[in-house]
Amino acid sequence: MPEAGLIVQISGLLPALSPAEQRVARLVVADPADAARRTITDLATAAETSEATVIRFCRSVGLEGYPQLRIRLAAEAARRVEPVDARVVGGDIPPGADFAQIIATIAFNDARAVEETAQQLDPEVCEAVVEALNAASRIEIYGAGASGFVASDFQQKLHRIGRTAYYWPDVHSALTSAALLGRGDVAIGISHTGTTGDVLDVLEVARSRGATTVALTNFPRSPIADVADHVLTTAARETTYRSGATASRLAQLTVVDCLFVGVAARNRAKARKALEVTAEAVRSRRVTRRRG
Amino acid sequence: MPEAGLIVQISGLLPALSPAEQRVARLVVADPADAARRTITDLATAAETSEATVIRFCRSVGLEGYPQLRIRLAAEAARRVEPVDARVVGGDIPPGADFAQIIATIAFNDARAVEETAQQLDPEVCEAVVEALNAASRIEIYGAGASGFVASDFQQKLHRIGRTAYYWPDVHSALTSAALLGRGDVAIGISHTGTTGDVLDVLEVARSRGATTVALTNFPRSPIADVADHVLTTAARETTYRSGATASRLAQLTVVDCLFVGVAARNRAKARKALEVTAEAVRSRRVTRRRG
DNA sequence: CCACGCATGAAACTTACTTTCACGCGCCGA
DNA sequence: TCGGCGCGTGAAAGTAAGTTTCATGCGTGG
Repeated sequence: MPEAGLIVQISGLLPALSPAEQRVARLVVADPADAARRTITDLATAAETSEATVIRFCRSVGLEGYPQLRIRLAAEAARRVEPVDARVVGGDIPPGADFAQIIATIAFNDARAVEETAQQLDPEVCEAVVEALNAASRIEIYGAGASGFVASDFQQKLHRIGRTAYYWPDVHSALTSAALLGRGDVAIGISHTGTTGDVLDVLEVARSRGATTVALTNFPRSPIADVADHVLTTAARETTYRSGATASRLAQLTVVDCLFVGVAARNRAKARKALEVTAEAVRSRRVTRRRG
Repeated sequence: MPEAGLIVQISGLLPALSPAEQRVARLVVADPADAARRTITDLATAAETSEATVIRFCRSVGLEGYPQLRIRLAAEAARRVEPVDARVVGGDIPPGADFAQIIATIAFNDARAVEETAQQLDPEVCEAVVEALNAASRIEIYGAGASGFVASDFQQKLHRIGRTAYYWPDVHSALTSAALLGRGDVAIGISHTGTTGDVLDVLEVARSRGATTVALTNFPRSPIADVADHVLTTAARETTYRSGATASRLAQLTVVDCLFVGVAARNRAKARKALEVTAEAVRSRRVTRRRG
């Protein structure tokens, strides 16, 4: 399990690192294979810092020392070659890209985000969250902007299998509702950056009421972690141009889905029944053949 | 060229090596990953020889020194590991599944849906749609239930880069608005099954007004195709249990993202500017450090 | 039986990595 | 505004890893 996604892990930790360490991190992420070839002095020079900082960086990402970093980087770099045409991959969309390229690039990034998220997702934390969700008499989910879609999606899913779940698009309603939570209830905050003030506020209120708080973010060391009992992380390295952060959204949805399945699995019969009933409810709105 | 098959090369050279070097070689070939983890002294001891011999071995196989060997070994070892555990994959979640299994299964399905969608997505249709979107003075997007999230997401994206786009959660508003479309405008209907009555109705109205209609569905031969000028398909094979159809949602989002990038790419400067402006607008809501 | 060459490990040496420590900068409280 | 406190940082000292050198010993051919 400590094998998974070092590069991804580094990108996630990046904002939490000190400036000098960030310079090192960026070099490493930009070209892992190259970094693996360099000696510590060499890398330090390239990052315009001292060897000491490079070692600190290694420790920051949970490694013993520099040789370990080199080896892990070499391994990762080797793994990540192949499937797709590397020219397009792992970066911004080049200006002259034709549509086939665009599709390949986006799909690659998206699929990667999903896979890497799964790799680094901690099953034990998931289990704890599912446990809490199962025990909760009320579940509240918060998310602003793009993360709001995910929050809403989760709410809908839980509702469909008969759990009491709310999503409040608006901060004031959210705060009011959070204030009414109690011990045993669960509040989930979704924020890609982990710095969305509104979401933090709501989680804080929920926590003060004794509710179990859960954060879903790309950056495990961001402020949202401080107000959460459980932190679940996604692993999306967004490219600059890709506005809406679709990759991160997909990663979030994947995590939400895992939680959902976990909850549903606790009571398969009941959940299955509920799903069938709700599916039946919309069936009348389906058309089976073309109309005149 | 010198990259390929170090292990293989070593096995080939093995008979030509001196006895002590052969002991080293055998250890290395037997478990490259393990060897990569060892220090030179460590490996020498394991091979019952001296460090000097290990170095000689490195030179014998054409490498500069021991660190290079370690790195190459780590890279090779990584390459030969199978990506995913195939046992869990490709089906419903088994009843006794533990969380790691659940995660692996879901992520695999999700990633697969994204990749396969990309594979079968027709770049020419995409291009045509993008063309239409660019030319449109107004864009309307429809989707019910889960597909509504995707529709809403698309609307938000287009809006962010300054295109006039609407999403109507409610059928009546949608019908009214569709009736006001004209030639050159674009109406997009999103429906996983392709049988969602409401969405069909709206597309039909839009089409009758002369608007270009686009369908996004998993089933190219479903009723929605009959009311659409362009059909874009996702490729999600849902497993039965997986309610909310997350995989299909991810596939839809991926397609939407491709279209979005296509539209944005037509006018990079303007789009980038718009994205920056909108990002700036929410910046004040970000917190950078933990609060008391 | 000696001499030569080759494989080998011990030890010297060099380089790479790691730790320690002190400086300086920014932030908080007075 | 000032003092001090803590953190990030690099210089330098210290340690460990890797590399070279060299002497030994063994086998082989003269």
